Amino acid sequence: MTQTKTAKFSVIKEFICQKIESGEWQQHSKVPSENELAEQFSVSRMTARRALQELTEQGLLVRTQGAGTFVATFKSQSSILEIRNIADEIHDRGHQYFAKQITLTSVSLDEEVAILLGLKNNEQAYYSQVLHFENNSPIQLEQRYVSPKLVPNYLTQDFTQITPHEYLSNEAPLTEATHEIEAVLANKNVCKLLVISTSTPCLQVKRRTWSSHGVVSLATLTSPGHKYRLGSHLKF
Amino acid sequence: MTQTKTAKFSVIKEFICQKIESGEWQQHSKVPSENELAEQFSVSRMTARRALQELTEQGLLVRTQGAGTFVATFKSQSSILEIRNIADEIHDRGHQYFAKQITLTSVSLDEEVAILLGLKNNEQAYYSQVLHFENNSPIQLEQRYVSPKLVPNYLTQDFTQITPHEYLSNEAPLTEATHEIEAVLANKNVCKLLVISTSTPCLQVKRRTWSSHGVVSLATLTSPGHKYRLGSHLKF
DNA sequence: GGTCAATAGTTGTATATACAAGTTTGCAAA
DNA sequence: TTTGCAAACTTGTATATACAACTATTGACC
Repeated sequence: MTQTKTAKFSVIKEFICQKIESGEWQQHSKVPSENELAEQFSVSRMTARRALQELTEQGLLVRTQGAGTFVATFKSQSSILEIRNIADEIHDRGHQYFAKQITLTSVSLDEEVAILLGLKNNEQAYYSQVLHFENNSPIQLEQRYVSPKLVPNYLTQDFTQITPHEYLSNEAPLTEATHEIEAVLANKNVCKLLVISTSTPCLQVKRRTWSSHGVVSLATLTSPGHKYRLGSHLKF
Repeated sequence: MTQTKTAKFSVIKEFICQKIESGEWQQHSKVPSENELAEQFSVSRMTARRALQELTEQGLLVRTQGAGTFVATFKSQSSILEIRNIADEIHDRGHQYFAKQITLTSVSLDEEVAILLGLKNNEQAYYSQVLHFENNSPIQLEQRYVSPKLVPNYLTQDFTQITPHEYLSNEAPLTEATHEIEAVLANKNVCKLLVISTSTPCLQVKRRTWSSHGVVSLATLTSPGHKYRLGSHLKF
C-alpha cells in the first residue's frame, strides 16, 4: 500500500500547517530540515521535501539554499483577487444571461488607444460594444478595441453567441494581461445603455491582453456599483 | 555537473511553453507522457514529471491519472488581481506616506456588523478609523471593527506608527480572507475626511479576515476613484 | 582580536526503481 | 451486438542514492 488513506507528504503538510496556525511556530522561525522531518515521520527525504516544497509554493514557508526553511512573513495586506468572466458569474448565480451586440465596426484610433494597442496613430482597429444582461437587466458594458493584424476575422463574429474574450482566447492564446480597476462616473451614452443615472458610481475594469505577437486587445468593462461587485475568498 | 546552466526540468518546461504559446499545441490537445518526454530529452521520468507538474500548478496543463496530460483551457476571463497594502504602494511610488488616527474606541455593534464578526448583537467591539495620506493628500479611509476577544490590546496601539493590518497580522496569524469590491458614493463624513465632493465615485474594498479562532476583523477601505486604482500585471 | 579556510549542515537537481491507482483499448465470451 | 474483463498505458506516491550549490559555524593561524 502506497496510499495510507492520505498520502504521507500530506500528513507532514498538515502537521506543519497546524504548527503555524496555532502560533507554535512563529514568523521567521526555523522549520525542521528535510532530513529531520524524514526521520521524525519515517519517510524518505524526498517525501519530506515534497511537503516543504508545496507549502513554499503556497507561500507559508520560505526556503534558502544552504540556510534552511523558515515560516514566511504573513503577507501584510497583499491579497489575491480573482476577476471572473461576467457570463460565468451570472450562470453560477443561477441567473439568466444574454448578450446584446451594440457595435461591431472598424474605427480609426486616437493617440491614447493606439499607443496602448501598440499601433500607430490613425491606424484602423476593430471595435466592439457588447452589453451583458443578467435576468434581462443590463449589468455590464464591454467596450473593446482589437488589433486587426492579430485577429483579422474579429468583425465577422456574432458576439451574442460567443463572448469576445472567449473568441480571442481561442484565436490568440494569451500570454499576459494587465488590469486596472477604478470607480468612475460613466458618460451619458454608457449610462443610457446600462439604464442608470449619470451620478451612479460604476466599477470600471480596464484589461489589456497580450499574445506572443503583441497586444491583442484593450477592453473596458463598466458595471453599475450597486449591481455588480468583485468578490474573493481565499485560504492561506 | 548537475546544473547544465539551466536545469533540465526547466528546459523541458520552456519547450512545452513554447509549443503552447506558438499555438502548435492547441487547447485540450494531448501532451507527451512522462515517459515519452523522458526519452526525448534523455532524462529520468521524475525529471520530466517535474516539468509537467510545475506547468500544471501554473495552470497551463491539466493532468488526469490514467488518461494523460493535456493543454489547459485558457482561463476564459478569470484573472488574478493582487490587493496591496496602501502604505506599501505609496512607498513603492516613491511618495511620502503617513497615517492619521481619527477614531480608536469601543463601540456596541449593530446587527449586520455583529453577524459578520461572529459576535452577538449589542456586544462591544473595537473600532478604528485611520486616514492614509499620500504626499499630504488623503487617499484612503480605513474603517475597521475588531474582535475584542481575539485582539484584546487593540485599543492601546498607535496606528500612526503601525498600520492596523500589520498589527493584526502579528497578533493573530491570518488563515482566511474575503474581499468585496464595489463602486459607491461615500457618505458626508467620509467625503469630508477624504476632501472630496459627495458625488465623487469611490472604490470601496470590504475585507473580512479570519484567524484559526474566528473572524478577527472587518475592514472597509474607501478611496476616491480618481486618486486610487487597483492594478495588476500577470504572465501566464 | 581579526581573517581565512575547512567543515558540517541544508536545500537543489537528477536518477533508477517499485508499486498503486485510474483510464483507455481491444479482444473474447455471452 | 453487447458485455465484461484483461492488458497496456498513464499519472500518483514513495524510496534510496548521489552529487551540486549555498550558508553558517568552527577553529587554526596571523
